[in-house]
Amino acid sequence: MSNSEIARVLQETADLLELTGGNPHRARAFSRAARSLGNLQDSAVDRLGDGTLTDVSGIGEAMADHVAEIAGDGSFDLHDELLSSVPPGLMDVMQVKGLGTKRTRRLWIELDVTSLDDLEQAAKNDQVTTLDGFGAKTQQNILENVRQLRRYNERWRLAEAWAATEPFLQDLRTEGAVERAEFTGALRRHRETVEYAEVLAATEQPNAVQDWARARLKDPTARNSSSQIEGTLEEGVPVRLHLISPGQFGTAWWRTTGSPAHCTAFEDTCGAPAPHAREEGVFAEANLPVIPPELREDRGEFDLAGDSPPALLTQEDLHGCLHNHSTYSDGSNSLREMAEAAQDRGFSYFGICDHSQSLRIAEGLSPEEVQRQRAEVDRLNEDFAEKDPQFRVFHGIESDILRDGSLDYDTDVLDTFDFVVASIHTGFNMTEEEATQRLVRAVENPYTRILGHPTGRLLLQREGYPVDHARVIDACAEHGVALELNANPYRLDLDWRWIRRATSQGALVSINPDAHAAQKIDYLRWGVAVGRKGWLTPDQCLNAKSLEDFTQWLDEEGP
DNA sequence: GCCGTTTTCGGCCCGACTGTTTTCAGTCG
Repeated sequence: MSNSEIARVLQETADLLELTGGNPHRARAFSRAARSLGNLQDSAVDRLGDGTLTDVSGIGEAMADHVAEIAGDGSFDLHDELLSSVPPGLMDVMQVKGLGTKRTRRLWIELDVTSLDDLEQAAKNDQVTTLDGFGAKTQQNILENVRQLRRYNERWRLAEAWAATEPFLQDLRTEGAVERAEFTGALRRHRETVEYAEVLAATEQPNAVQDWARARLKDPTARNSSSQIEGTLEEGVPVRLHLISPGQFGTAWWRTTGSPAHCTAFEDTCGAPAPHAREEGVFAEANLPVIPPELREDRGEFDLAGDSPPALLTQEDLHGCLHNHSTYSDGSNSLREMAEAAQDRGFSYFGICDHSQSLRIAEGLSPEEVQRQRAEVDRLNEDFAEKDPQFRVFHGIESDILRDGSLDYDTDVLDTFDFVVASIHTGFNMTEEEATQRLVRAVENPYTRILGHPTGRLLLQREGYPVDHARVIDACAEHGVALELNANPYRLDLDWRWIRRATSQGALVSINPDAHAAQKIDYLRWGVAVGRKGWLTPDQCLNAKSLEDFTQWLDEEGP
């Protein structure tokens, strides 16, 4: 059982304790343990084995026992007891933005709200405002946020859908009746969120594959006679499996990959493609270069005509890994561990960008801590210079952009960093004009080198602040500031739809993992996936620069 | 339930923001 699965049970226990009126400090202990486990490098189960789990901060003897029990059978006594004492739908109610454990509990006890449907009905019937402390505005927000939650619940983040579907695809490939199987649909196009996963399999025996899928999926349903079967993976991700004879695989792969807009535009000019075994045949027949699947959105990919498509960025093109956190702020690995993890992955430079002083919750660095960290970066670089002169650590900071658009340190502190990533973390409730001005002012600051997660969105969790992307991008281009494409699968922000605007203006895009733990450096994969979707090429990507070129970029464009 | 200690209990991340109040509770990051 993975750390994150164990952490989920512990976090749910924390919520249940508060919902049922338990000791809030005890609840927080569960919450803290869950977070510790989520960020833990090595396997909690392994640590149970060698008795070192209690060395992890926030995990004592009792918590370690709970973890052992969860690792064994997926849950533990306290969790089961609490879960059976609340209505099953109540956990959904608590997912509504603005409803924490306290308000959810009152809605449950005082209005008998036990599901999203109940909540929506109570708000529509004007019952919510009858509770002390709940006004008209709160009731209105509840209605809107229930609708938003329902929309979110219908979709899956790219990385989650991919991870859930991959084992299914691997197993499918080992099936005797299957000649070939591939991802297709929105997943293959690297959409940031998808409604369902799609897989295409080539087979001469569709019925045998259907039987296999029926046994493998929850709630399987056949569609279009025997050419499609739908069902749900264990993780809850809906999957649609298309079956096609090997001779027609290529054309079917093209069509199921979509997007519908791409296929329609294709057929309007080139006609419907004949059956092909290989997808290349579809494009050859139309005298088109093979258009990479990520680009098939009818957003200019046909303008390529006879030209070969752009050589899109690959993970191998990345030489640097900028914007990472350490235990100096809210990361879970030391600066040295983080740098070494980057080195192990073959990067030639690493940027440490812990949080700045005003972000207290994330233990943002005081000017004194900045100085201390600078000294450690210098020591690390001396060490690396001996062992691996081709590797270097850069001292950066993720500086908060304050409400007025200024950065979070005086210039004498800002002067000591190798580079500054400027990001907004507070005060999201802005008009588009306010947000845009705040960002543009930060971009105009000569110390800013990268604009961090430009909209602050969390996919399927929170809309970002509204931003006039064009103005912000143009300001970045003008001031030599790179735009971050934050590779955290919950962010993928800059949105891919704006990447071509940025690159066409000459602004660089920096694909940053925003890693709060060593293994999360691997988030870069999703940043690359979405960067490709925005037509990003290596020369347009800041951290695809060599160590030498990156150093030069810092020197040339710096304050 | 964890942790640290002036060590076996007492306190527990902290400030901003929102919507409700009329001084604050709840939520969020």
